[in-house]
Amino acid sequence: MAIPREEKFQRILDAAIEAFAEVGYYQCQVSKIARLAGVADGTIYLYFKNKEDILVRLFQERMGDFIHDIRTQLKDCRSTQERLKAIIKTHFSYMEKNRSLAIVTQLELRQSDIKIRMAIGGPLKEYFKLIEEVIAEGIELGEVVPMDVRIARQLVFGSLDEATTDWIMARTQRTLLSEVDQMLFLFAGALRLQSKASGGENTPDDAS
Amino acid sequence: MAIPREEKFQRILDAAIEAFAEVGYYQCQVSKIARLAGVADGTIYLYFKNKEDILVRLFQERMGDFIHDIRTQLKDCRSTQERLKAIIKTHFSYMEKNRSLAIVTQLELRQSDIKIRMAIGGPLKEYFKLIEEVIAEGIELGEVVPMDVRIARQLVFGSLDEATTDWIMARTQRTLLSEVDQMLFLFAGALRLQSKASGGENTPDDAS
Amino acid sequence: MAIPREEKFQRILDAAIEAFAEVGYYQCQVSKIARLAGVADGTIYLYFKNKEDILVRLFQERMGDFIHDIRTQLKDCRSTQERLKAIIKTHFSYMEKNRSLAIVTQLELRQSDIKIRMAIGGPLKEYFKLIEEVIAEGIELGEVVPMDVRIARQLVFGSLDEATTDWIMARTQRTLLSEVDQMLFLFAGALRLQSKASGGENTPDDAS
Amino acid sequence: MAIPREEKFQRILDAAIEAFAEVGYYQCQVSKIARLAGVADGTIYLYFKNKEDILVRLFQERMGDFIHDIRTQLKDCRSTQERLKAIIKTHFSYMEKNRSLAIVTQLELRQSDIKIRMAIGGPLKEYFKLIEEVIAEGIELGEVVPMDVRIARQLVFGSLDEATTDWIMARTQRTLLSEVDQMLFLFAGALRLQSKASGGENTPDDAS
DNA sequence: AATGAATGAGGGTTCATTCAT
DNA sequence: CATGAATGAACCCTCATTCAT
Repeated sequence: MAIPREEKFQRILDAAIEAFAEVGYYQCQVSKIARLAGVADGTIYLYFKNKEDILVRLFQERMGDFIHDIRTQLKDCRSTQERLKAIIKTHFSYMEKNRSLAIVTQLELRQSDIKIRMAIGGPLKEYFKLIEEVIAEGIELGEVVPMDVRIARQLVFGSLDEATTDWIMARTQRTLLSEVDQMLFLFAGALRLQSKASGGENTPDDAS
Repeated sequence: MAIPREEKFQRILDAAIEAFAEVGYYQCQVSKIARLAGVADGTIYLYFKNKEDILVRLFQERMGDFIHDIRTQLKDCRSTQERLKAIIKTHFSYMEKNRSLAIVTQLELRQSDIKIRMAIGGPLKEYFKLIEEVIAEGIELGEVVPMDVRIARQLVFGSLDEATTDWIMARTQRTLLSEVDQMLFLFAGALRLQSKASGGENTPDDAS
Repeated sequence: MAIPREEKFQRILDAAIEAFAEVGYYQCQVSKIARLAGVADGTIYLYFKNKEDILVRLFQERMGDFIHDIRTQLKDCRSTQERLKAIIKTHFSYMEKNRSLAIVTQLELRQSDIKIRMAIGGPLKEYFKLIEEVIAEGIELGEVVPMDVRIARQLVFGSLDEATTDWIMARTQRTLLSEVDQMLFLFAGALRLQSKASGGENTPDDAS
Repeated sequence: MAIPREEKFQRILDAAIEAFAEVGYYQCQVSKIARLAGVADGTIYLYFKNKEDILVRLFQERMGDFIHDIRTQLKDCRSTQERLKAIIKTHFSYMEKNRSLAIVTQLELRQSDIKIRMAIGGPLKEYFKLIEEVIAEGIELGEVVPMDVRIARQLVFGSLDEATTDWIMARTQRTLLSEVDQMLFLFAGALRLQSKASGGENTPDDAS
């Protein structure tokens, strides 16, 4: 019985993630992806237009999942604090579960190559919009002090992103998830978060 | 009169920054750098061991300047708030004055290529240390709530870095420097900054 | 029907022999070999590690054949005189049949490049050993006056080699094989060869 | 006081011999010769037309000396045996005294590069002619059995040449000169040398 | 005459992509 | 669909030669 088309497509994507994570997009040879995927070099081109297409589809597929995950988590949240925590937790747990993908994200997200950025830009902007919506909603609800949502989003995303990069570079056993509460504490302070329920001050220890 | 050796070295570095910024390190041809620098291809190799050496020396030279600039600015600061503001201002103004270098930084800083990271890592770690020192000193002075300085540094650096990336990507006329006060306001909140002098609450508008 | 892998390997080797013979190893471009072999430049590298590997394998393959040929001829010889004649004949006829290879041999055999000499040295030493064995056996059999076999080998190999070089340089129609008997006459004299059967004196004309 | 022009010319030639001997003509960089000669790269071109010219002039100068040396030695010889011995001794002692030049000779003498061969060919042919003259004279004098002088010369030169190559490759302390008598013994046998004075048989031990 | 920084053509090698099987 | 041998354009780097000083 032949492997279904979809499965082989995913196998190649997974192989590409591993390969890109290890040596970066430009340094990675198509034949390496083929080897990791257990297919012939030529087979790659039955599923992808060219090397760049692999990277593009990779982001579309996997970032799409990620955004979808977060949106799902956000549905059950009742306050900005809960929503921020959901974002941090999902971001960190996703990166932790997909370390190689995380590496590729941190790496290639920055590519200045126009064509590549265009392709990656979509899902990322979607994520930015999501974060900004949460902040804007917080302001509307009076839970967040009025401020420039773009700059606030830069702080939120930049911090999560940098924490992830740090974690990748460190190569230690330290988990990202262990930092959720501390990151939330910082965000809460930055946004002057007022929990409607408690109204109390946030401290590093009661942030959960 | 011949161009002094040092000047030609700098000319090549500047050309490399432009070239790397435009297409990225791996996509950039040595001949492109030579053309931009107004020298022959072979001349490059009188000043640099190889292509990689250009990137490495570039970071060593220019990041060194950057760190030195910040340290100089910090000397005149009398509070953590002033120190944070100095970091933000210097970071933003340096990136704004060296847009191409900023692009290269955002781009290649993430490279997973071991050799490249080793070379870049030094100056960057120096910067991280500097930020962490400011935060730690703030805690000692009682101006910052006790917290994990590493995570706080991730927030500070990550936010500055993301703001810079955003600015690069936007390609608008908007200046980075116009965001200094708003970024400082966010940092002040995240760190629960207590200005010894006023002791009052920080607001988006009085952050200057 | 595709050309078998082995055949293409040999086609490239043959092309390399022609190319090296014409301009020498260092002056020869890989693309020239490719053109002569009727393959693309890159194809060379599917069969050989690099340019040097072509030269090395060339000697291993073809010198191996040569040594094997001589050993085969020696089996049917019943006297030192016959053995010497077999060596001269096989040496000359092989070089004559493989003029280009002969040129490469005369040329690159002398290379001082360590790596190349290491590769070529093997088969050549094998040939030296073979000649010395024949002389040593002749001494044991009482057919050759006791002497330093190394120096005698230098005379035998040196003379054959020089005759070959002469023939290559001359570019005339004169054949090498026509000199077999005269060369044998000289060797016989140098070694004071005693033909057990006749015991008579050798002359230039009865050397056959 | 400036170094006289002629001396600097010789310094460069000597440096070239060392350099060519070490890595071969094509592998040798002009800058290496300049360094060894203690002059600037550009200075080379004040004395030589180009790199090839260095090699050509080198052979013309030094081989000329060599031939001249041998001709001088031959003047005092009274028999073919003495003349052969003079050739062997002078050849070996010259190579031993000029090991690097010997290496270059063994190496580049074989170059098939037309232009180079043309230049080197002259002095070498002169040497061949000299050897052939000695043999022809020996035949005329009745000291050498009538034979093809070209082939006899191939044996003489080939043996000397191979002995030299062997010595170069061996890199041992063994001297070439220690082999003079044994080589003469072999030549005497090959040529059926009849010493008019003694008329006796030559043996390995009385060859002096 | 001497220098040595600068030049730029040239070549070995890689690797994304194709296509005959 | 799948293969993987073959392709050949592209690129980093070397080094013989030049020339302004």
